[in-house]
Amino acid sequence: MPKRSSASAEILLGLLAMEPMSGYDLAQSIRASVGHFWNESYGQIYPNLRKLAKGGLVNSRSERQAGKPDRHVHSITERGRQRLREWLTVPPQPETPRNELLLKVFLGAQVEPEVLVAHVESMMRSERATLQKLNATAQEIAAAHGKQPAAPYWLMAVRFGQLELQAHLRWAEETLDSLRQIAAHRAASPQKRRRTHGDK
Amino acid sequence: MPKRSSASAEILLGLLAMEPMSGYDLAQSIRASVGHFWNESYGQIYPNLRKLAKGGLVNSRSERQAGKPDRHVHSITERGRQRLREWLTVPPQPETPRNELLLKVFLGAQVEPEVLVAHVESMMRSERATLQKLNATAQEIAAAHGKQPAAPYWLMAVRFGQLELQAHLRWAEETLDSLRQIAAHRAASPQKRRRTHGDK
DNA sequence: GGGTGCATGTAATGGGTTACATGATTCT
DNA sequence: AGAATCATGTAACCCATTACATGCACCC
Repeated sequence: MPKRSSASAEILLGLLAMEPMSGYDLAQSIRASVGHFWNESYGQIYPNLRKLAKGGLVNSRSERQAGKPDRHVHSITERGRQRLREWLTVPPQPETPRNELLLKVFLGAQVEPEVLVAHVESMMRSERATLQKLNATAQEIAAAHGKQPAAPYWLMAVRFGQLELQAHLRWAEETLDSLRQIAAHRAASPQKRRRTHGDK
Repeated sequence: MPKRSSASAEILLGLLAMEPMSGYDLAQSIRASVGHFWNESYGQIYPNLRKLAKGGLVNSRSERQAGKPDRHVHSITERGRQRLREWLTVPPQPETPRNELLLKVFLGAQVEPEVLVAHVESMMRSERATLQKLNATAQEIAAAHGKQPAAPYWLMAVRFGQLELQAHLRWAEETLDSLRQIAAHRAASPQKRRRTHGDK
């Protein structure tokens, strides 16, 4: 019994259900479409593609190309579509992803507040950037693919990212305020606190 | 060069910096304090504790107990504290956690909207429950540990979870609306769409 | 001449969960 | 009688990333 059914093969099926693609294309496509909540490495993609072919869930054909390696184009079979639908029906169970930043915040009393300030600021920057990308993606979906039946679903996924990132940014602002207060309080208080250890 | 420095050992150090504990205690403590964004299994805890002891970052002593296995109580050393502070200073790099529910939403056009409705609803239920737990935790920290210098940091970590969960719940409501509209539209439209395949 | 993109894949390595093994005590 | 709690740990397995290997074309 596998511990976690992993979904690495299933996302390939899912994308191939939209259009036939090569392994390389799949990697690109994943980064572009679901990159904000999912990633796959080649080390996962190629072996899984093999397994899918062996199981009859995709068909593969080779295209000769001058100067480049053969392109192996994979297309989903009817059995593949069925498998995909089955998988989509299985309720995803809630997981607890690990969050290293939060862990460092939780343990923050062990270091100067400035350390956490820097971490939170850099997190803000990177999340602002991805939020902007997401906004652009949303626009693009509406503009270029608005009529496709899958478009509403893509937008739901994007919307999730937008709301989550907004929440993170709000948290970051709040947290920076608190941290700066702590820092100011420390600077004002008489005791030296360079090394926290020893004060019980 | 390790691909991801993993932090499984560091969280142990971090908790042991608050008070000496056994491996069993650590597991409990992790669930209780940072369980909403971090988890560790025994298969991780015990071997790491060994490594920490070997590296001189914790000291371990055995306590005999009648009828139970010996309790191995670990306490952090000065070197351990230093290591912890170093690790806390390293900026956490942003990661993209995988989100199976979102993947299923993204691919949702392949199945009846009712399937996604069920998934989103069950996600709402579970997230509402953890939000309530978090609210309780926040209260408890303020009430019972309010004077501890680490309390503000604990509250920041909790706050993150609260804001994120609120965002998720807002998204879930929006999404349910959209899905129900799609479902209604489908029911009204004349074509049979049981099996989506074939309609390009 | 060197970087980037296209295009395939494998091997090594590591991180983590699950299942197993043991066993007394206490609660239901 | 049986389940849960205390308490330790190991082994098997799996999932995933990284690094490596190859090689042409195109652009700067």
